[in-house]
Amino acid sequence: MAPDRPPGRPRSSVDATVFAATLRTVDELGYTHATVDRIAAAAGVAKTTIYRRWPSKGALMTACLVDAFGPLPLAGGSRAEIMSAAVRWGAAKISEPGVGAAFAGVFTDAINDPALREILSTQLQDPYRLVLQETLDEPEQRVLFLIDVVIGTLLHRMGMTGEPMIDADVDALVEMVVRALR
Amino acid sequence: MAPDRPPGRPRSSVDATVFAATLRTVDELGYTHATVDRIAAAAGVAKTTIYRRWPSKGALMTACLVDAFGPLPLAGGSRAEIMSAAVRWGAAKISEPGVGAAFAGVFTDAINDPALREILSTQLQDPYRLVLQETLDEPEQRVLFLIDVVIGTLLHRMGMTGEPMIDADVDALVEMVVRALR
DNA sequence: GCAGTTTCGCTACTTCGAGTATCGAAACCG
DNA sequence: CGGTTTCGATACTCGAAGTAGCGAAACTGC
Repeated sequence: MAPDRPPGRPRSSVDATVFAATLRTVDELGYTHATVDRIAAAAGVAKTTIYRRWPSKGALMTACLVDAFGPLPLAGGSRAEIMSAAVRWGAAKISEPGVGAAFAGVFTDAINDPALREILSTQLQDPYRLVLQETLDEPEQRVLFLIDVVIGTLLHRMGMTGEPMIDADVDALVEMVVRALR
Repeated sequence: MAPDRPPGRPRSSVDATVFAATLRTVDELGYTHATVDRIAAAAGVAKTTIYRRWPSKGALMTACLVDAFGPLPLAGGSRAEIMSAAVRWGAAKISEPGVGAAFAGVFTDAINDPALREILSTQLQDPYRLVLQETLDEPEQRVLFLIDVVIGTLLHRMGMTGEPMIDADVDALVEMVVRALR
């Protein structure tokens, strides 16, 4: 059951470096101006190395977001408490430097790119949706709607102001969603 | 007080034709693939004519949306009734062919383009926000948040499915927002 | 009619970023 | 050492936004 390393030169372990460079570049220049060339330069890596690991800029961004978000923390409690924690966790993560801009960018790239939409769905969105759906014991349609509300609100705000939401708005969003749950 | 027409050849009255061609093209091909070349061809107009009237693709899209949305209908009633009508109006408009995709596209273009953001704000968003703010007699911060929720939710759904929201979700959204108003 | 001014369509161009191709050098295995 | 794969570097294709230049057309005022 050894890992059975494949033949040839092993890949250098620069994934984390590239992810960090990606978020940093997006934070500094915005999604559009964060070109793959610049990201590669910021990571000290050749552009070809990036394209060897991820098939497109959107795929790179998606992988970067998956890495940045990590697993959804589920600390038990009532359904309202779970939901509340999830919303606050999402708001906090999306406010980290570069994350919100990367999310908004890859999301809208995906609108006109079916292949990227597939990647985004399966790698980033479906996992969280399924966990929430099971944990809250809500029908799929309902969870999808609530995710629309939470992510949509956060992204719309980020896109407009470029700043994270103020605490009062996060509180209001939590209250709205928790209320809608009953 | 005659209009005092400026000298030179007057502009042909093709604005409406261009707007129609824009929405049709966006509906058929999506925002990204609705190039200015294609839109011009669909409208039977030269590309230079479009750039003589609107400074960028985003500006054209914004003007097109301003035209498509028209004035916010305000049929009196209680604050809840006004809000409810506004949300349903927005949901209906954004579901018209091409409108949602154009909105999402111009919105995300604006994230990385300050000039376009200015155009989008002053020509499309501020007018509606100010009317709502005055009509509902709510503080600016509150109205901004509620707009984030409504538009964000609608755009996120459109981007994911490409389809308008189902009635049940619109109802749920209306209820959430109206509740948050009290 | 004619001079002045502006818009029209057309074609060609510049610019920039995503993604591809090629190639010699380097890193691993047996 | 031979086979295989990754690495960095450079050069390339392609598509779309936006620009430049031009002759023709449409209007005004004289």
